[in-house]
Amino acid sequence: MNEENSNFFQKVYEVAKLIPYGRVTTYGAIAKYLGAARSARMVGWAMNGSHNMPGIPAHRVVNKIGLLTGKHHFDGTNLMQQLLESEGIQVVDNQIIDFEKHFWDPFKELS
DNA sequence: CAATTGACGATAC
DNA sequence: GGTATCGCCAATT
Repeated sequence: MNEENSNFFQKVYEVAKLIPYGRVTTYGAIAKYLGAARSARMVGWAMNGSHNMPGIPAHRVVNKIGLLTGKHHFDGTNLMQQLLESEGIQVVDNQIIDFEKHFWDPFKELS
């Protein structure tokens, strides 16, 4: 049962869906988990298509420093921040407080 | 069809 | 230690 789909994007969607409530992860972490550590940009690009994919909590995916770089792609201006705060994550100035504390590592959790 | 951009990250300087 | 540049690969222009 090897679901090694060549669909890099599809895998990104699957991992994104696995992000638990109140947790966040990074593009690089997902990319690395998929075997494309240096293709963090592709994860972000894949997320771009997540708008057509229901159930993709893209607001739980931020860059490595815990900055809400993708908030501009959401419907509103601060929708992403509100969603995160709604899950118990403190966000100030587009940056997640205690980011590493809320960081969800696919290696550690999915391993 | 070639060049540019893009929700990033790491390395070089 | 901060700035600059390259690498990734796909999509848009």
